[in-house]
Amino acid sequence: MSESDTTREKIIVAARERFSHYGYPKTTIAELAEDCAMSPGNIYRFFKGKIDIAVEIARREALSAVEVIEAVLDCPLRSSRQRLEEVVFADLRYTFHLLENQPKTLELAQIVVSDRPQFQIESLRRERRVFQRILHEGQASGEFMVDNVPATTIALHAATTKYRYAQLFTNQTLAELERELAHVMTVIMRGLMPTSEGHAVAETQIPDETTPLSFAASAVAAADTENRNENEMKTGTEEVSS
Amino acid sequence: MSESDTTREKIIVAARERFSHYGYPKTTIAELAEDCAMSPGNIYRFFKGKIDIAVEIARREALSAVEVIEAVLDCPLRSSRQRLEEVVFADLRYTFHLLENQPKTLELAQIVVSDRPQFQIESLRRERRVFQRILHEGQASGEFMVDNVPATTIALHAATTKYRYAQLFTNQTLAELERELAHVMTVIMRGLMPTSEGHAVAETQIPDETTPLSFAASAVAAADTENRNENEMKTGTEEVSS
DNA sequence: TCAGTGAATAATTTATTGATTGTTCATTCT
DNA sequence: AGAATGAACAATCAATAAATTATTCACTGA
Repeated sequence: MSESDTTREKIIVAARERFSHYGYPKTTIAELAEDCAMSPGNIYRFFKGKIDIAVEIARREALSAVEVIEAVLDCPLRSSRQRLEEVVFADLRYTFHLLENQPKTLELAQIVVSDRPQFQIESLRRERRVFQRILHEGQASGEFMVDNVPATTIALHAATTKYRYAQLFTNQTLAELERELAHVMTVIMRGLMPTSEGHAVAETQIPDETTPLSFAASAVAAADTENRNENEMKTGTEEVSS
Repeated sequence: MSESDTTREKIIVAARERFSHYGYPKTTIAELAEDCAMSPGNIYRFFKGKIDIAVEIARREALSAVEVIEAVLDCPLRSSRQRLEEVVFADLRYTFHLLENQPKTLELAQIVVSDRPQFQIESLRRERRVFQRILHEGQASGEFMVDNVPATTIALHAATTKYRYAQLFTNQTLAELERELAHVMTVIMRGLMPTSEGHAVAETQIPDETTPLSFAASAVAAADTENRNENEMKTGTEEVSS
Protein backbone atom coordinates (compact mmCIF):
# COMPACT_ATOMS: atom_id res chain seq x y z
CA MET A 1 0.00 0.00 0.00
CA SER A 2 2.81 2.39 0.91
CA GLU A 3 4.47 1.42 -2.36
CA SER A 4 1.28 2.27 -4.19
CA ASP A 5 1.19 5.67 -2.56
CA THR A 6 4.70 6.63 -3.52
CA THR A 7 4.11 5.54 -7.10
CA ARG A 8 0.99 7.64 -7.17
CA GLU A 9 2.96 10.59 -5.81
CA LYS A 10 5.59 10.10 -8.48
CA ILE A 11 2.92 10.42 -11.13
CA ILE A 12 1.52 13.57 -9.54
CA VAL A 13 4.95 15.20 -9.28
CA ALA A 14 5.72 14.42 -12.91
CA ALA A 15 2.31 15.64 -14.04
CA ARG A 16 2.55 18.89 -12.06
CA GLU A 17 5.90 19.59 -13.67
CA ARG A 18 4.69 18.92 -17.21
CA PHE A 19 1.29 20.56 -16.79
CA SER A 20 2.84 23.77 -15.49
CA HIS A 21 5.51 23.86 -18.20
CA TYR A 22 3.68 22.64 -21.28
CA GLY A 23 0.04 22.70 -20.20
CA TYR A 24 -2.48 19.92 -19.71
CA PRO A 25 -3.43 19.35 -23.37
CA LYS A 26 0.18 19.12 -24.62
CA THR A 27 1.15 16.59 -21.95
CA THR A 28 0.69 12.95 -22.96
CA ILE A 29 0.21 9.94 -20.76
CA ALA A 30 3.15 8.35 -22.53
CA GLU A 31 5.38 11.21 -21.43
CA LEU A 32 4.20 10.95 -17.83
CA ALA A 33 4.83 7.22 -17.94
CA GLU A 34 8.33 7.78 -19.26
CA ASP A 35 9.05 10.40 -16.57
CA CYS A 36 8.04 7.81 -13.98
CA ALA A 37 9.91 4.99 -15.74
CA MET A 38 6.79 2.95 -16.20
CA SER A 39 4.36 1.96 -18.92
CA PRO A 40 1.37 4.07 -19.92
CA GLY A 41 -1.01 1.35 -18.83
CA ASN A 42 0.29 1.38 -15.29
CA ILE A 43 -0.83 4.95 -14.79
CA TYR A 44 -4.39 3.71 -15.02
CA ARG A 45 -3.90 1.58 -11.95
CA PHE A 46 -3.62 4.86 -10.02
CA PHE A 47 -5.92 7.23 -11.88
CA LYS A 48 -9.16 6.49 -13.65
CA GLY A 49 -8.22 8.88 -16.47
CA LYS A 50 -5.97 11.75 -17.47
CA ILE A 51 -8.39 14.37 -16.18
CA ASP A 52 -8.33 12.78 -12.73
CA ILE A 53 -4.63 13.56 -12.41
CA ALA A 54 -5.45 17.20 -13.11
CA VAL A 55 -8.30 17.12 -10.60
CA GLU A 56 -6.01 15.80 -7.87
CA ILE A 57 -3.39 18.48 -8.58
CA ALA A 58 -5.99 21.24 -8.65
CA ARG A 59 -7.58 19.92 -5.47
CA ARG A 60 -4.27 20.11 -3.62
CA GLU A 61 -3.54 23.57 -4.99
CA ALA A 62 -6.95 24.79 -3.82
CA LEU A 63 -6.59 23.19 -0.40
CA SER A 64 -3.15 24.60 0.24
CA ALA A 65 -4.23 28.04 -0.91
CA VAL A 66 -7.10 28.01 1.57
CA GLU A 67 -4.85 26.65 4.31
CA VAL A 68 -2.43 29.50 3.82
CA ILE A 69 -5.27 31.98 4.01
CA GLU A 70 -6.66 30.27 7.08
CA ALA A 71 -3.39 31.07 8.81
CA VAL A 72 -4.77 34.60 9.13
CA LEU A 73 -7.40 33.26 11.47
CA ASP A 74 -4.82 32.01 13.93
CA CYS A 75 -2.73 35.12 13.69
CA PRO A 76 -3.17 37.25 16.80
CA LEU A 77 -2.78 41.00 17.18
CA ARG A 78 -5.17 41.61 14.35
CA SER A 79 -8.70 42.94 14.32
CA SER A 80 -11.39 41.03 12.46
CA ARG A 81 -11.44 43.86 9.98
CA GLN A 82 -7.75 43.45 9.28
CA ARG A 83 -8.19 39.70 8.88
CA LEU A 84 -11.02 40.14 6.44
CA GLU A 85 -9.10 42.70 4.42
CA GLU A 86 -5.94 40.65 4.36
CA VAL A 87 -7.82 37.59 3.18
CA VAL A 88 -9.55 39.47 0.38
CA PHE A 89 -6.40 41.21 -0.79
CA ALA A 90 -4.47 37.96 -0.58
CA ASP A 91 -7.06 36.34 -2.83
CA LEU A 92 -6.66 39.11 -5.39
CA ARG A 93 -2.88 39.02 -5.31
CA TYR A 94 -2.81 35.24 -5.46
CA THR A 95 -5.04 35.17 -8.54
CA PHE A 96 -3.16 38.03 -10.19
CA HIS A 97 0.15 36.30 -9.52
CA LEU A 98 -1.17 33.10 -11.04
CA LEU A 99 -2.33 35.00 -14.12
CA GLU A 100 1.08 36.61 -14.60
CA ASN A 101 3.48 33.87 -13.54
CA GLN A 102 1.60 30.57 -13.71
CA PRO A 103 -0.93 30.92 -16.53
CA LYS A 104 -0.82 27.18 -17.14
CA THR A 105 -2.01 26.58 -13.59
CA LEU A 106 -4.95 28.89 -14.15
CA GLU A 107 -5.68 27.10 -17.42
CA LEU A 108 -5.57 23.77 -15.59
CA ALA A 109 -8.10 25.03 -13.08
CA GLN A 110 -10.43 26.06 -15.90
CA ILE A 111 -10.13 22.68 -17.57
CA VAL A 112 -10.90 20.89 -14.32
CA VAL A 113 -13.88 23.12 -13.58
CA SER A 114 -15.37 22.72 -17.06
CA ASP A 115 -15.21 18.96 -16.63
CA ARG A 116 -16.14 18.83 -12.95
CA PRO A 117 -18.52 21.67 -12.05
CA GLN A 118 -18.73 20.31 -8.53
CA PHE A 119 -15.07 21.14 -8.06
CA GLN A 120 -15.74 24.87 -8.30
CA ILE A 121 -18.74 24.70 -6.04
CA GLU A 122 -16.65 23.06 -3.34
CA SER A 123 -13.80 25.53 -3.77
CA LEU A 124 -16.19 28.43 -3.40
CA ARG A 125 -17.68 26.84 -0.30
CA ARG A 126 -14.25 26.52 1.29
CA GLU A 127 -13.48 30.16 0.53
CA ARG A 128 -16.76 31.21 2.09
CA ARG A 129 -16.06 29.22 5.23
CA VAL A 130 -13.01 31.40 5.88
CA PHE A 131 -15.12 34.52 5.46
CA GLN A 132 -17.75 33.11 7.75
CA ARG A 133 -15.33 32.33 10.53
CA ILE A 134 -13.99 35.88 10.46
CA LEU A 135 -17.50 37.30 10.52
CA HIS A 136 -18.36 35.11 13.47
CA GLU A 137 -15.30 36.24 15.36
CA GLY A 138 -15.98 39.87 14.62
CA GLN A 139 -19.57 39.43 15.68
CA ALA A 140 -18.58 37.72 18.92
CA SER A 141 -16.05 40.39 19.81
CA GLY A 142 -18.52 43.15 19.04
CA GLU A 143 -16.32 44.55 16.30
CA PHE A 144 -18.93 43.75 13.67
CA MET A 145 -22.66 44.21 13.93
CA VAL A 146 -24.21 41.59 11.66
CA ASP A 147 -27.70 40.27 12.17
CA ASN A 148 -27.44 37.37 9.73
CA VAL A 149 -23.95 35.90 9.50
CA PRO A 150 -24.54 33.25 6.82
CA ALA A 151 -26.34 35.69 4.54
CA THR A 152 -23.70 38.36 5.06
CA THR A 153 -20.98 35.82 4.31
CA ILE A 154 -22.57 35.12 0.97
CA ALA A 155 -22.94 38.84 0.32
CA LEU A 156 -19.31 39.55 1.15
CA HIS A 157 -18.16 36.70 -1.05
CA ALA A 158 -20.35 37.79 -3.95
CA ALA A 159 -19.31 41.42 -3.68
CA THR A 160 -15.64 40.47 -4.00
CA THR A 161 -16.17 38.00 -6.84
CA LYS A 162 -14.45 40.22 -9.38
CA TYR A 163 -11.14 39.91 -7.55
CA ARG A 164 -11.03 36.12 -7.80
CA TYR A 165 -11.72 35.81 -11.53
CA ALA A 166 -8.73 36.59 -13.71
CA GLN A 167 -11.08 36.89 -16.70
CA LEU A 168 -12.59 39.99 -15.10
CA PHE A 169 -9.23 41.73 -14.60
CA THR A 170 -9.66 43.32 -18.04
CA ASN A 171 -6.61 45.42 -18.78
CA GLN A 172 -6.28 46.55 -15.18
CA THR A 173 -2.99 46.54 -13.32
CA LEU A 174 -2.65 45.00 -9.87
CA ALA A 175 -2.32 48.47 -8.36
CA GLU A 176 -5.59 49.58 -9.98
CA LEU A 177 -7.39 46.47 -8.80
CA GLU A 178 -6.05 47.00 -5.29
CA ARG A 179 -7.24 50.59 -5.19
CA GLU A 180 -10.64 49.47 -6.44
CA LEU A 181 -10.86 46.68 -3.90
CA ALA A 182 -9.94 49.12 -1.14
CA HIS A 183 -12.96 51.23 -2.06
CA VAL A 184 -15.19 48.16 -2.11
CA MET A 185 -13.93 47.14 1.32
CA THR A 186 -14.42 50.66 2.66
CA VAL A 187 -18.11 50.56 1.78
CA ILE A 188 -18.53 47.01 3.07
CA MET A 189 -16.76 47.78 6.34
CA ARG A 190 -19.00 50.75 6.91
CA GLY A 191 -21.86 48.32 6.40
CA LEU A 192 -20.50 45.79 8.88
CA MET A 193 -19.14 47.94 11.68
CA PRO A 194 -21.18 49.93 14.19
CA THR A 195 -20.52 53.67 13.98
CA SER A 196 -19.15 54.73 17.35
CA GLU A 197 -20.45 58.12 18.40
CA GLY A 198 -21.07 59.57 14.99
CA HIS A 199 -17.53 58.86 13.90
CA ALA A 200 -17.30 57.42 10.41
CA VAL A 201 -15.54 54.10 9.89
CA ALA A 202 -12.08 54.74 8.42
CA GLU A 203 -11.23 53.97 4.81
CA THR A 204 -9.66 50.62 3.99
CA GLN A 205 -5.92 50.87 3.52
CA ILE A 206 -4.29 48.54 1.00
CA PRO A 207 -2.40 45.97 3.13
CA ASP A 208 1.35 45.78 2.68
CA GLU A 209 2.54 43.15 0.21
CA THR A 210 5.19 41.97 2.70
CA THR A 211 2.64 40.98 5.30
CA PRO A 212 3.22 37.39 6.49
CA LEU A 213 0.07 36.12 4.85
CA SER A 214 0.74 37.62 1.45
CA PHE A 215 4.27 36.31 1.57
CA ALA A 216 3.10 32.79 2.20
CA ALA A 217 0.46 33.07 -0.50
CA SER A 218 2.94 34.08 -3.19
CA ALA A 219 5.29 31.38 -1.97
CA VAL A 220 2.56 28.87 -2.67
CA ALA A 221 2.09 30.41 -6.09
CA ALA A 222 5.78 30.13 -6.83
CA ALA A 223 5.66 26.66 -5.31
CA ASP A 224 9.39 26.11 -5.01
CA THR A 225 10.87 28.23 -2.20
CA GLU A 226 11.09 26.16 0.97
CA ASN A 227 13.01 28.08 3.63
CA ARG A 228 11.25 31.39 3.56
CA ASN A 229 7.86 29.72 3.49
CA GLU A 230 8.63 27.71 6.59
CA ASN A 231 9.88 30.73 8.49
CA GLU A 232 6.84 32.80 7.75
CA MET A 233 4.47 30.02 8.65
CA LYS A 234 6.19 29.59 11.98
CA THR A 235 5.92 33.21 13.06
CA GLY A 236 2.29 33.10 12.05
CA THR A 237 1.23 29.95 13.88
CA GLU A 238 3.50 29.54 16.86
CA GLU A 239 2.22 32.35 19.05
CA VAL A 240 -1.31 31.07 19.09
CA SER A 241 -0.42 27.62 20.39
CA SER A 242 1.38 28.98 23.43
CA MET B 1 -28.86 61.06 -47.42
CA SER B 2 -32.30 59.86 -46.40
CA GLU B 3 -32.37 57.04 -48.96
CA SER B 4 -29.02 55.79 -47.69
CA ASP B 5 -30.28 55.78 -44.14
CA THR B 6 -33.39 53.73 -44.83
CA THR B 7 -31.33 51.19 -46.77
CA ARG B 8 -28.93 51.02 -43.87
CA GLU B 9 -31.84 50.49 -41.50
CA LYS B 10 -33.17 47.71 -43.69
CA ILE B 11 -29.87 45.91 -43.36
CA ILE B 12 -29.85 46.35 -39.60
CA VAL B 13 -33.41 45.06 -39.24
CA ALA B 14 -32.65 42.00 -41.35
CA ALA B 15 -29.42 41.37 -39.47
CA ARG B 16 -31.05 41.68 -36.07
CA GLU B 17 -33.65 39.13 -37.12
CA ARG B 18 -31.13 36.61 -38.43
CA PHE B 19 -28.56 37.15 -35.67
CA SER B 20 -31.15 36.56 -32.97
CA HIS B 21 -32.61 33.50 -34.68
CA TYR B 22 -29.57 31.73 -36.10
CA GLY B 23 -26.67 33.57 -34.47
CA TYR B 24 -23.96 35.77 -35.89
CA PRO B 25 -21.65 33.06 -37.28
CA LYS B 26 -24.42 31.18 -39.10
CA THR B 27 -25.70 34.31 -40.79
CA THR B 28 -24.10 35.06 -44.15
CA ILE B 29 -23.82 38.36 -45.95
CA ALA B 30 -25.49 36.73 -48.94
CA GLU B 31 -28.53 35.94 -46.80
CA LEU B 32 -28.73 39.49 -45.48
CA ALA B 33 -28.45 40.78 -49.03
CA GLU B 34 -31.27 38.52 -50.16
CA ASP B 35 -33.45 39.60 -47.23
CA CYS B 36 -32.92 43.20 -48.32
CA ALA B 37 -33.35 42.35 -52.00
CA MET B 38 -29.92 43.62 -52.89
CA SER B 39 -26.54 42.28 -53.85
CA PRO B 40 -23.91 41.29 -51.28
CA GLY B 41 -21.59 43.97 -52.55
CA ASN B 42 -24.06 46.70 -51.78
CA ILE B 43 -23.97 45.91 -48.07
CA TYR B 44 -20.38 47.09 -48.06
CA ARG B 45 -21.47 50.54 -49.12
CA PHE B 46 -23.11 50.83 -45.68
CA PHE B 47 -20.89 48.77 -43.40
CA LYS B 48 -17.14 48.31 -43.52
CA GLY B 49 -17.53 44.62 -42.66
CA LYS B 50 -19.83 42.01 -41.22
CA ILE B 51 -18.65 42.64 -37.66
CA ASP B 52 -19.59 46.31 -37.96
CA ILE B 53 -23.24 45.37 -38.43
CA ALA B 54 -23.05 43.44 -35.16
CA VAL B 55 -21.33 46.36 -33.46
CA GLU B 56 -24.10 48.74 -34.52
CA ILE B 57 -26.81 46.38 -33.27
CA ALA B 58 -25.02 45.81 -29.97
CA ARG B 59 -24.43 49.54 -29.58
CA ARG B 60 -28.12 50.28 -29.96
CA GLU B 61 -29.05 47.48 -27.58
CA ALA B 62 -26.65 48.80 -24.96
CA LEU B 63 -27.80 52.38 -25.40
CA SER B 64 -31.48 51.56 -25.17
CA ALA B 65 -30.89 49.36 -22.12
CA VAL B 66 -29.16 52.22 -20.34
CA GLU B 67 -31.87 54.65 -21.47
CA VAL B 68 -34.53 52.44 -19.94
CA ILE B 69 -32.59 52.25 -16.72
CA GLU B 70 -32.02 55.99 -16.73
CA ALA B 71 -35.79 56.38 -16.63
CA VAL B 72 -35.48 55.50 -12.95
CA LEU B 73 -33.62 58.76 -12.43
CA ASP B 74 -36.54 60.82 -13.67
CA CYS B 75 -39.09 58.82 -11.76
CA PRO B 76 -40.29 60.77 -8.72
CA LEU B 77 -41.60 59.44 -5.44
CA ARG B 78 -38.56 57.28 -4.98
CA SER B 79 -35.68 57.51 -2.56
CA SER B 80 -32.13 57.30 -3.87
CA ARG B 81 -31.86 53.97 -2.16
CA GLN B 82 -34.87 52.65 -4.05
CA ARG B 83 -33.46 53.96 -7.32
CA LEU B 84 -30.11 52.32 -6.74
CA GLU B 85 -31.73 49.02 -5.81
CA GLU B 86 -34.11 49.08 -8.73
CA VAL B 87 -31.28 49.77 -11.15
CA VAL B 88 -29.14 46.95 -9.80
CA PHE B 89 -32.00 44.44 -9.76
CA ALA B 90 -33.07 45.53 -13.22
CA ASP B 91 -29.53 44.85 -14.46
CA LEU B 92 -29.63 41.35 -12.98
CA ARG B 93 -33.07 40.56 -14.39
CA TYR B 94 -32.20 41.98 -17.78
CA THR B 95 -29.06 39.84 -18.03
CA PHE B 96 -30.84 36.76 -16.71
CA HIS B 97 -33.69 37.27 -19.17
CA LEU B 98 -31.20 37.57 -22.01
CA LEU B 99 -29.50 34.36 -20.93
CA GLU B 100 -32.78 32.45 -20.86
CA ASN B 101 -34.70 33.95 -23.76
CA GLN B 102 -32.18 35.58 -26.07
CA PRO B 103 -28.96 33.61 -25.75
CA LYS B 104 -27.97 34.62 -29.26
CA THR B 105 -28.04 38.26 -28.23
CA LEU B 106 -25.69 37.54 -25.36
CA GLU B 107 -23.48 35.60 -27.75
CA LEU B 108 -23.48 38.57 -30.11
CA ALA B 109 -22.36 40.86 -27.33
CA GLN B 110 -19.48 38.53 -26.53
CA ILE B 111 -18.40 38.40 -30.15
CA VAL B 112 -18.47 42.17 -30.42
CA VAL B 113 -16.51 42.63 -27.19
CA SER B 114 -13.84 40.10 -28.16
CA ASP B 115 -13.31 41.99 -31.40
CA ARG B 116 -13.74 45.49 -29.99
CA PRO B 117 -12.55 45.65 -26.38
CA GLN B 118 -13.28 49.37 -26.36
CA PHE B 119 -16.96 48.56 -26.73
CA GLN B 120 -17.10 46.93 -23.30
CA ILE B 121 -15.13 49.71 -21.66
CA GLU B 122 -17.63 52.27 -22.94
CA SER B 123 -20.61 50.16 -21.90
CA LEU B 124 -19.23 49.84 -18.39
CA ARG B 125 -18.60 53.56 -18.27
CA ARG B 126 -22.23 54.27 -19.22
CA GLU B 127 -23.48 51.91 -16.52
CA ARG B 128 -21.29 53.60 -13.97
CA ARG B 129 -22.60 57.02 -14.94
CA VAL B 130 -26.09 55.95 -13.87
CA PHE B 131 -24.75 54.78 -10.53
CA GLN B 132 -22.84 57.99 -10.09
CA ARG B 133 -25.87 60.18 -10.75
CA ILE B 134 -27.86 58.32 -8.11
CA LEU B 135 -25.04 58.60 -5.61
CA HIS B 136 -24.79 62.30 -6.28
CA GLU B 137 -28.51 62.77 -5.76
CA GLY B 138 -28.47 60.76 -2.56
CA GLN B 139 -25.50 62.71 -1.34
CA ALA B 140 -27.13 66.05 -2.13
CA SER B 141 -30.36 65.11 -0.40
CA GLY B 142 -28.50 63.87 2.66
CA GLU B 143 -29.85 60.36 2.22
CA PHE B 144 -26.36 59.02 1.57
CA MET B 145 -23.17 59.93 3.36
CA VAL B 146 -20.35 59.40 0.89
CA ASP B 147 -17.06 61.21 1.12
CA ASN B 148 -15.76 60.23 -2.31
CA VAL B 149 -18.50 59.83 -4.88
CA PRO B 150 -16.39 58.70 -7.90
CA ALA B 151 -14.53 56.11 -5.84
CA THR B 152 -17.73 54.84 -4.26
CA THR B 153 -19.34 54.59 -7.70
CA ILE B 154 -16.54 52.32 -8.84
CA ALA B 155 -16.85 50.29 -5.65
CA LEU B 156 -20.58 49.88 -6.03
CA HIS B 157 -20.19 48.86 -9.65
CA ALA B 158 -17.43 46.39 -8.86
CA ALA B 159 -19.33 44.86 -5.95
CA THR B 160 -22.32 44.11 -8.19
CA THR B 161 -20.25 42.77 -11.09
CA LYS B 162 -21.43 39.21 -10.56
CA TYR B 163 -25.00 40.17 -11.42
CA ARG B 164 -24.11 41.51 -14.85
CA TYR B 165 -22.09 38.53 -16.09
CA ALA B 166 -24.21 35.57 -17.14
CA GLN B 167 -21.11 33.38 -17.00
CA LEU B 168 -21.04 33.86 -13.24
CA PHE B 169 -24.65 32.79 -12.73
CA THR B 170 -23.40 29.21 -12.26
CA ASN B 171 -26.41 26.98 -11.78
CA GLN B 172 -28.25 29.57 -9.74
CA THR B 173 -31.89 30.43 -10.31
CA LEU B 174 -33.05 34.01 -10.68
CA ALA B 175 -34.70 33.81 -7.26
CA GLU B 176 -31.44 32.71 -5.66
CA LEU B 177 -29.50 35.46 -7.37
CA GLU B 178 -32.07 38.01 -6.25
CA ARG B 179 -31.87 36.88 -2.65
CA GLU B 180 -28.09 37.05 -2.82
CA LEU B 181 -28.13 40.49 -4.38
CA ALA B 182 -30.52 41.69 -1.69
CA HIS B 183 -27.95 40.71 0.94
CA VAL B 184 -25.19 42.46 -0.97
CA MET B 185 -27.30 45.61 -1.20
CA THR B 186 -28.16 45.44 2.48
CA VAL B 187 -24.48 45.55 3.40
CA ILE B 188 -23.72 48.27 0.86
CA MET B 189 -26.66 50.39 1.97
CA ARG B 190 -25.52 50.20 5.55
CA GLY B 191 -22.19 51.43 4.27
CA LEU B 192 -23.72 54.33 2.36
CA MET B 193 -26.44 55.59 4.68
CA PRO B 194 -25.95 57.44 7.95
CA THR B 195 -27.37 55.55 10.92
CA SER B 196 -30.06 57.74 12.42
CA GLU B 197 -30.08 57.57 16.20
CA GLY B 198 -28.62 54.14 16.61
CA HIS B 199 -31.27 52.64 14.40
CA ALA B 200 -29.89 50.11 11.95
CA VAL B 201 -30.52 50.59 8.24
CA ALA B 202 -33.26 48.23 7.10
CA GLU B 203 -32.59 45.20 4.95
CA THR B 204 -32.91 45.49 1.19
CA GLN B 205 -36.20 44.10 -0.07
CA ILE B 206 -36.25 42.50 -3.50
CA PRO B 207 -38.10 44.98 -5.73
CA ASP B 208 -41.29 43.80 -7.40
CA GLU B 209 -40.88 42.43 -10.91
CA THR B 210 -43.87 44.45 -12.12
CA THR B 211 -42.29 47.77 -11.34
CA PRO B 212 -42.42 50.13 -14.35
CA LEU B 213 -38.68 49.93 -14.89
CA SER B 214 -38.46 46.17 -14.85
CA PHE B 215 -41.38 46.00 -17.23
CA ALA B 216 -39.63 48.23 -19.70
CA ALA B 217 -36.39 46.29 -19.34
CA SER B 218 -37.97 42.98 -20.25
CA ALA B 219 -39.60 44.68 -23.20
CA VAL B 220 -36.13 45.58 -24.37
CA ALA B 221 -35.06 41.99 -23.88
CA ALA B 222 -37.87 40.84 -26.15
CA ALA B 223 -36.21 43.08 -28.75
CA ASP B 224 -38.76 43.02 -31.51
CA THR B 225 -41.62 45.25 -30.47
CA GLU B 226 -42.73 47.87 -32.96
CA ASN B 227 -42.47 50.85 -30.63
CA ARG B 228 -38.83 50.42 -30.02
CA ASN B 229 -37.97 50.25 -33.70
CA GLU B 230 -39.95 53.40 -34.31
CA ASN B 231 -38.15 55.18 -31.55
CA GLU B 232 -34.82 54.22 -32.98
CA MET B 233 -35.81 55.41 -36.42
CA LYS B 234 -36.85 58.73 -34.98
CA THR B 235 -33.67 59.37 -33.09
CA GLY B 236 -31.54 58.04 -35.88
CA THR B 237 -33.05 60.03 -38.77
CA GLU B 238 -34.34 63.54 -39.24
CA GLU B 239 -37.18 62.39 -41.42
CA VAL B 240 -40.23 61.33 -39.46
CA SER B 241 -42.96 59.36 -41.14
CA SER B 242 -46.19 61.31 -41.43
C1' DT C 1 -23.07 61.23 -60.51
C1' DC C 2 -24.62 57.62 -57.65
C1' DA C 3 -27.18 53.51 -55.95
C1' DG C 4 -26.59 49.14 -57.04
C1' DT C 5 -24.58 44.71 -59.30
C1' DG C 6 -22.32 40.20 -59.43
C1' DA C 7 -18.40 37.79 -60.77
C1' DA C 8 -13.54 37.35 -59.01
C1' DT C 9 -10.67 36.80 -55.16
C1' DA C 10 -9.25 36.48 -50.35
C1' DA C 11 -10.33 34.71 -46.02
C1' DT C 12 -12.62 31.44 -43.18
C1' DT C 13 -15.00 27.48 -42.10
C1' DT C 14 -16.00 22.70 -42.59
C1' DA C 15 -14.98 17.83 -43.92
C1' DT C 16 -11.81 14.37 -44.53
C1' DT C 17 -7.97 11.86 -43.56
C1' DG C 18 -3.81 10.18 -41.27
C1' DA C 19 -1.31 10.38 -37.10
C1' DT C 20 -1.26 10.72 -32.32
C1' DT C 21 -2.95 9.83 -27.87
C1' DG C 22 -6.01 7.86 -24.20
C1' DT C 23 -7.57 3.69 -22.41
C1' DT C 24 -8.15 -1.37 -21.88
C1' DC C 25 -6.82 -5.94 -21.07
C1' DA C 26 -4.67 -10.37 -21.77
C1' DT C 27 -0.32 -11.52 -20.40
C1' DT C 28 4.32 -11.57 -17.92
C1' DC C 29 7.05 -10.87 -14.06
C1' DT C 30 8.30 -11.10 -8.97
C1' DA D 1 -1.30 -13.13 -5.07
C1' DG D 2 -0.27 -8.15 -6.67
C1' DA D 3 2.54 -5.10 -9.77
C1' DA D 4 3.61 -3.98 -14.15
C1' DT D 5 3.72 -4.52 -19.17
C1' DG D 6 2.79 -3.33 -24.03
C1' DA D 7 0.13 -4.52 -27.95
C1' DA D 8 -4.66 -3.58 -29.44
C1' DC D 9 -8.46 -0.62 -29.90
C1' DA D 10 -11.05 3.72 -29.40
C1' DA D 11 -11.02 8.47 -29.09
C1' DT D 12 -8.97 12.73 -30.21
C1' DC D 13 -6.04 15.87 -32.64
C1' DA D 14 -3.48 18.03 -36.58
C1' DA D 15 -2.94 18.68 -41.29
C1' DT D 16 -4.76 19.05 -45.48
C1' DA D 17 -8.23 19.52 -48.98
C1' DA D 18 -12.82 21.10 -50.22
C1' DA D 19 -16.46 24.17 -49.67
C1' DT D 20 -18.31 28.13 -48.13
C1' DT D 21 -18.26 32.85 -47.06
C1' DA D 22 -16.50 37.70 -46.72
C1' DT D 23 -14.88 41.30 -49.29
C1' DT D 24 -13.50 43.89 -53.42
C1' DC D 25 -14.05 46.18 -57.66
C1' DA D 26 -14.82 46.94 -62.51
C1' DC D 27 -19.01 47.55 -64.26
C1' DT D 28 -24.34 48.87 -65.29
C1' DG D 29 -28.48 51.40 -65.54
C1' DA D 30 -31.04 55.37 -63.62
